[in-house]
Amino acid sequence: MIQKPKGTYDVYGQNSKQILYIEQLMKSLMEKYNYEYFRTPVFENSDLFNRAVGETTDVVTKETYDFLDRSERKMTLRPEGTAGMCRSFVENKMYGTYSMPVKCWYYGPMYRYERPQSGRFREFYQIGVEVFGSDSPNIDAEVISIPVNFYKLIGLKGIKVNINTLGDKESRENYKEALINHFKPHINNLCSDCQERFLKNPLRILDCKIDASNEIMKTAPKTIDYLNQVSKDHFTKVKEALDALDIDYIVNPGIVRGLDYYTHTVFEVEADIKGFGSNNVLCGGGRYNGLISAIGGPEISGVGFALGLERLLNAINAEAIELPINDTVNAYIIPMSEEEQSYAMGLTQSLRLNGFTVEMDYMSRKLTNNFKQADKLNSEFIIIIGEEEIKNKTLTIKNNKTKEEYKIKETEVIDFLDEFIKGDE
RNA sequence: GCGAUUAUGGUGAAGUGGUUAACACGGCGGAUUGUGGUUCCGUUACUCAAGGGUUCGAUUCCCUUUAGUCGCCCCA
Repeated sequence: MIQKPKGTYDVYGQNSKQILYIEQLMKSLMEKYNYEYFRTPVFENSDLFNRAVGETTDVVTKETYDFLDRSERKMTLRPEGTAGMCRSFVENKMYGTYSMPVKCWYYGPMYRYERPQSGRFREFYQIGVEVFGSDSPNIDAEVISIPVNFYKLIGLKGIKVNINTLGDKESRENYKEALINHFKPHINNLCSDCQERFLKNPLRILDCKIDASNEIMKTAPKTIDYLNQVSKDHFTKVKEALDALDIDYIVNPGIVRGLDYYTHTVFEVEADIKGFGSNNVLCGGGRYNGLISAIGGPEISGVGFALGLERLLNAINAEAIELPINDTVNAYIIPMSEEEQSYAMGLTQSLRLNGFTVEMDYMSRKLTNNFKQADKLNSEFIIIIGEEEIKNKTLTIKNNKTKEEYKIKETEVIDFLDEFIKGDE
């Protein structure tokens, strides 16, 4: 028996219905925000991720799926969406052909070679948004508002928005240096993970859970003190814009994000749900003003976020939210015997093409079992086709809710169903 | 990359070093050859993740592999 690769999953059943609903909801929300759907390849040249995500990050150093194609080109399955979107923006010279800002969204699978656990897979889906070419703090706020409103539309209650700023490049470097100076004398008092972080990414020490209560943490320099005026102003305006949008948030200096490209605003949306697992960050993002130029484009800024589909589904299920999923079939058609199957198929097709959701019996079930089947499918109507019906060009149609049965002319069936089903809505 | 834990049919599961691997649900068939969702009956695992070892004998004990679940790290 060949099994699916570790950390992947098949979609079917209830899960599949939820996913289709979420996709459709995001699509319609993005239409309203006027974001354009982009699709970029699932694999890219490895160099793109090395440069965009950062050569020292865990994501690039130990989590990518790399391969050589048949011409020995180094390829990587994308571990995140932003790099590809930026590449596309630059390669297609959208800074010349589109008017700014360029607002776009994407949806698709991402790949990271990690140990699977709750809310984490090796192939996972992200929905994300990028906005290129605007430095406006209002755009930061708009980007933050998208997942917030999306979760609201879905009906999630326990969500929490954390924001922070890393400042521009200059502020970020100054701060990093201050942190290093602060922790250096105490490095041996920190947990082993933090000692590792000290070398690789000192900013991450701030969100350590083990050392959280350590005095050294409490006295650590705050980003806010190392911001230059430009960075301060930007952050202030982002917060004002969030207030204007009526979005609740918490300024959390521990939010530093793991990918190298972030500058200024960074944010995470958490599932603040009882009994939810440890991978409770549903969405993360921020501004990345140096990224476009780093991959060979002009000095153009960007802001974006990505949300994890699997974690969203976890949250939906943890809160026991019933998505409005249509689980019914308009009509179930029962041919009494093999003789009537082809007639039934014709009728089934014609009803489907007229906009109804229709299923029929292909299994030559006994009538009894067919009625059971109709219930299982939540069929609103049952249409029985026998010798007599075909001879008289009439249909026996039963309303499965009221149990009333009608004999109607076959030419009238569409009007008949229309009346009932549209009246329902 | 590190650690914990699990692996029995379509599903949920019980069980034992040794003749037929419980039970429940579901599926299919019948009682009922054109009107059901109740009930009753029948049927549904030559096999206990895969491979190896110990043993007279293993689904049960040991090892390896694969996969699931959960945690660390990291991230969405």
